Amino acid sequence: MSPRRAAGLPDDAVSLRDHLITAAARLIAERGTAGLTVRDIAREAGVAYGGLYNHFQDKEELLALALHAHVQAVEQDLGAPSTHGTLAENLQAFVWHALAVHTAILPAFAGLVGSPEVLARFDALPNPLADGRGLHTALVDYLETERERGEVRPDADLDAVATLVIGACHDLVLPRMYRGVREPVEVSADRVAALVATVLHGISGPARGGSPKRRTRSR
Amino acid sequence: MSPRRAAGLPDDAVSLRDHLITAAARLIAERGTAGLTVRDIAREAGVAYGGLYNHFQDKEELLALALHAHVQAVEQDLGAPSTHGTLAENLQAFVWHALAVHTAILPAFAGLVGSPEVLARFDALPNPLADGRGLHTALVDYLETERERGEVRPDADLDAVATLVIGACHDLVLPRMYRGVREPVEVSADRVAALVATVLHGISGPARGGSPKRRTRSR
DNA sequence: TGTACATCAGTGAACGCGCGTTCACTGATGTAC
DNA sequence: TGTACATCAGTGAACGCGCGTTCACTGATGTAC
Repeated sequence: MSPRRAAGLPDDAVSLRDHLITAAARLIAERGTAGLTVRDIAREAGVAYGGLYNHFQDKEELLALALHAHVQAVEQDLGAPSTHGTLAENLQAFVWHALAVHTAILPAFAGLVGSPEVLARFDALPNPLADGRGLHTALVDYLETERERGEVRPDADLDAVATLVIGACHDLVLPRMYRGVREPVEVSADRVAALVATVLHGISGPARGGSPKRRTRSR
Repeated sequence: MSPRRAAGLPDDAVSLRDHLITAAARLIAERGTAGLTVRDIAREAGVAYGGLYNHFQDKEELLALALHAHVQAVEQDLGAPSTHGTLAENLQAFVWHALAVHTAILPAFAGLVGSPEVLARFDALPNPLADGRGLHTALVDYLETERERGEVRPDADLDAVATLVIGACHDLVLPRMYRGVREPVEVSADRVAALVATVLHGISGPARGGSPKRRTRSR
């Protein structure tokens, strides 16, 4: 059935196709997608680059699959954030989780802004995060359970909370990306706690509930 | 003094250098930085591409300056968000402002992930947003004035608020970028209001201030 | 079991292309007389 | 004022390079006898 085996293919590898996807995902994890070439991927896999086209229509198909594999690998390494503590503890755990996910994933996506074809193919694959739900929906679902327990106010807008919390993670990760820094994000536990506390308790005050008066135009 | 004038240089243009920066910034506004070539820029400026190197050390210097000009132009077009309404109104105005800024700016930065040299040169220039402060500091400064007025609780973490609010704007804009969509973000006024209301009043409840009990491990 | 052959995934030199950059040349302007 | 010349930014053909992709060739494996 198989007339020849790739020289660099490990004995435990099932197929060259999967081996190439794994190798590409590993490179994406290390360097992102920007400047990634088919020769780089083949070298990482220990395999000739021409054979790539026996298994993928083009580079873009391989990249989309490798991106998917990378995101899956990131989540597998991290595990799901805990939901067994208090609401505040669980939200903090979610923030740490989302920070790690975005740190690992953003450089991969950002490098593909000029290749909408890859992103479109990735979009056609199932969402690899949180059992296909994605982080946003996963957080909304969790908050729903907390609302049923009475820990969250009935009139709270859970979608807004998810946007704020996940967005904050983006905001903490993005500036590093702008500067090309690849070290892990350094965020203090105090800062994470402050984010969660702000979402939980708000900042309005001290005249809680009083109708704020529109001030006259200054300057 | 000037031995020859570029054929396509408009009569009102001060220098070819500025003309090239403006043309590049215009292209960045239209298509982002991904796939932008020196020939594209010269064509947009109506000028030969070789002369570019009489005015810039290399493509990267021109891109960094054009990126800066683009960000400045975006802010100039938008104007500063109003601070003359209520706290909630002003925060909503800020969200609209940040959404517009990020929509216009993110594709430009994302396309440069593979060119840290350009980002480093951009970083060396003064921050073009909010009089050199950047959006984050501008929001913190504004919240400081509201805290002095008593509209914001004394113990509020203003840095956390800014991270949440600006982050939410990132979160609303980023997914479009992932998919290569270039149309303006469509966010409803209700959604913006919900974001601001969440930050202002929090979601914890209804047992306000009660110590939440750690629940026993489920599942 | 041993041998000759057919198969087809693997291989990498080679191709075509577009990029950033160079550089010999052009020609409008300022200057000398 | 008119003319010859020097200057140097502007011009774009050409260069070198690296990319994605192709394709004639290789060679390990399965099969026929």
